[in-house]
Amino acid sequence: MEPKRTTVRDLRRHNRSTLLSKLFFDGPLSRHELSQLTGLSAATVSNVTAELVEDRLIVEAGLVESDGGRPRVLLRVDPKYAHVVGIDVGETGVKVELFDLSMTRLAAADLQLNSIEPDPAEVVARTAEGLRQVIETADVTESSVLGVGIGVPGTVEKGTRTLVHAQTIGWDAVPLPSMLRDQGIRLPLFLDNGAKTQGQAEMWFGAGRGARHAVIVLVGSGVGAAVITDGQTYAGYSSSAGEWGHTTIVYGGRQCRCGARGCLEAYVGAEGILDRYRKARGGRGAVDTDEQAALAALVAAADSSKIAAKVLDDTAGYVGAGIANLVNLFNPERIVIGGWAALAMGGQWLDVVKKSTAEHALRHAYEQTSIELCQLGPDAVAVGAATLPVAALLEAGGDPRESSRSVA
Amino acid sequence: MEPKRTTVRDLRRHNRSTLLSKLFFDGPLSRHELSQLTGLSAATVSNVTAELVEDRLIVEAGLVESDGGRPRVLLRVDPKYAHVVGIDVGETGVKVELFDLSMTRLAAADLQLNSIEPDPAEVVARTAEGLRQVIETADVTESSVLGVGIGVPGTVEKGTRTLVHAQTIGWDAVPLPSMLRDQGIRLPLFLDNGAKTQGQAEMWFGAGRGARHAVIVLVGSGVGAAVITDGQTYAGYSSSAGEWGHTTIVYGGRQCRCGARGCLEAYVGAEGILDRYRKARGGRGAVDTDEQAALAALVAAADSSKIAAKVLDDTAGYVGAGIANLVNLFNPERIVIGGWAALAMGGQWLDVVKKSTAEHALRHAYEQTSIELCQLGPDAVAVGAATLPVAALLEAGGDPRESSRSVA
DNA sequence: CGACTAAGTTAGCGCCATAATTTAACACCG
DNA sequence: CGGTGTTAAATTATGGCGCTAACTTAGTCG
Repeated sequence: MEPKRTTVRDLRRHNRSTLLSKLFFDGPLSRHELSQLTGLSAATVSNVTAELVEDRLIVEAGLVESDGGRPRVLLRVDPKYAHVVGIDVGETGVKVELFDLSMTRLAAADLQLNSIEPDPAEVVARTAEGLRQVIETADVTESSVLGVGIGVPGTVEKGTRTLVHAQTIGWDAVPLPSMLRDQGIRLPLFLDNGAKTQGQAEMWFGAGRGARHAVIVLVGSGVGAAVITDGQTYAGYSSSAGEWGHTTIVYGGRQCRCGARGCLEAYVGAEGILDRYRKARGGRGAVDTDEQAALAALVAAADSSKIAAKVLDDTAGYVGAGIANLVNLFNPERIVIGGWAALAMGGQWLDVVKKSTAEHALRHAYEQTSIELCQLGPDAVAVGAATLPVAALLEAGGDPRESSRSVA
Repeated sequence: MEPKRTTVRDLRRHNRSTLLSKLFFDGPLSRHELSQLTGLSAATVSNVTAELVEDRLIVEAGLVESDGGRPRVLLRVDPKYAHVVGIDVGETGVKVELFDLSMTRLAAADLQLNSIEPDPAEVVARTAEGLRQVIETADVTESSVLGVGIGVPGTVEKGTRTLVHAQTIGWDAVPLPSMLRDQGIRLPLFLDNGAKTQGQAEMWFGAGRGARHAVIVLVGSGVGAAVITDGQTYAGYSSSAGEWGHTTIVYGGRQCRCGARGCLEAYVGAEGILDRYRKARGGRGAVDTDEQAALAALVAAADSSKIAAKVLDDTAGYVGAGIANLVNLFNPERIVIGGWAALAMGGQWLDVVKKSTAEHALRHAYEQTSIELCQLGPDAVAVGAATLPVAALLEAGGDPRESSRSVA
């Protein structure tokens, strides 16, 4: 019940954070522009930017000529100030990428997992291995790495020990961070759900830019969503909000792998789509081993096969109804659709989804919402994970590691 | 894109707000307790409270003897500092209530609406009438009324003109506040959706106390919800978030009055329940005119009639699945169930709802959530509406009307 | 080459929170 | 019955921060 801090010179930190964030997102800016954009006085901007320059967080980036008057000096975040690592822990492999502060990728490593149901110990070993690889490849010192963001399948519970729960792959309370510590990793770690990191990436660099209320939905093998409320990824009470895939869309309907009936994922997850296709063709044939190839075949067949076309149309109908639920509950200004299955089904499929959404959502809320495809590729989870330490930097208005501050 | 203010001496206001809120919610407190609870220094507490006392917002409320030491002086918000009015605009009538700052009801007025589909002009006339009545009955001056909160059916769009949209009763962009101004009402007006004001009331004084992430669901003639995220009622991009009643629960299912198919409301709204009961009995009988009486009869029949019992059980199943969707998406720490229909179906019906929720929600999120019945009666909408001006007072740390401040 | 214009910096001021100190009230103990 | 210890409130001293306003710098145009 003590919601707010004691607010003393945290005010200064807040202003540092505001300016730093503005520079990070809106490219090089002059002090004058910063003053106008943030509402801070010119004096304060000068004062704070001087401090940021001294801390090497930002650097001057050239002049802009003016039509009379002193030319403005542009400032920007120094890409070389630090590096960040983003890791995508998937069900089949671990992807590790290293970026500078302008989010330019300097190195990447892709490590396969042997087991089908990923074993935590194996994941940890591969992660540590990949981490060492990218640091070596990019030839950076470990101390220059601000932090390591990790997107994991399942929900992340933050407490005294950070635990990962992933009901569908059999992870129950896996203490991933402390396991990585045991492997000799000393860098600051930032964990979050993979769908949420991907959503974060779309919000910062993709189709979500500029929106304050958005939902990024992901349709792939699993079905999930990242909800952004007021510019922040919404986590809920125990960080497991946004489990869109397991909301009930057909009461009493198909059995889902989570144990319930009628979940959205049971209909529009890749497995659900393929299974409905199989049943529509009379139930012959084995379960597909390569979902992506099988779905591509289904999409290709839709041109000639009425059955395949109907399966895709039904899928769009379900997805649209599911999105309508999000529209009614969250009233976002934007919905971004991602995930490999959604991308595979393509643009005109999206039109059917939109139509179904319009039919199922309340008119007022629907009219406020735009529905778009995601803009980022398969690296989005890793990129989004890498934004986690950057977000911490921006929020603190400087490197959280150093607390001693020298004033200009 | 300029999210934060210029933050100068707004810091002072913030501290005033913190202290005032603490005193409002947690009863009489000594300065020392305030210091501990808020984290502010004793000096600051003394300083700020002196100001608040001078502004007549708070008063001393007796001493508490101590076991050695100076006795602590208790402070509390002065209930007589100002009054607030809460208005519940329903589909059948307008309820107006006047409170002091301790939320003690001083006067109430209940005005019926003649038309079935409430005409905005009639609503405005009755509202103005009721407002004058309660001010006269309670014998308070108009200038002592801090503001008037109004809970309306439908969504409230805040812009240059505040507009009310209520698709189900045919209101489209009704400018209720300016219509009230035309009736000579000069008091500050605060509009919000009735479900949200009721939710606010439960959060402040009912089953939601202490929770930061909660959903208050309402099952009555209509079905709605108020979502509280991080202590704040979540509004979304255009204030129409939380439309739980029109989320799809049975894809392709029953026709709903909103035009879509398979909405939750079509199954568990009073009309939906009664219609399912009618169909289960063979479709005989006319549509009920008094829903509340008809539902009471259905509940009474459930003891002897298997058909009636099944209708109630099915209802609990649908509601449970709907709540599970909320649990999966919002991950709240508490769900509060209200609305006259839910109350009519009673406590053991709630157990069936919980069972269904457990079956449909993900285990981790479900375990973090408690499900409870609401604690407030039929006045909750009006009480919640009255909290709106109070919330404005608390947030501003003082009367927003007076800006000139004198320091002690 | 000097006046004009715009960007950025320096100086002065007020405000606010913290920490240390003082004042106040009461209980216990000898 | 007065001294001493304890606890709480009030007061004073100190330092930080951001705003306003004046000033300096650096170009361009006539």
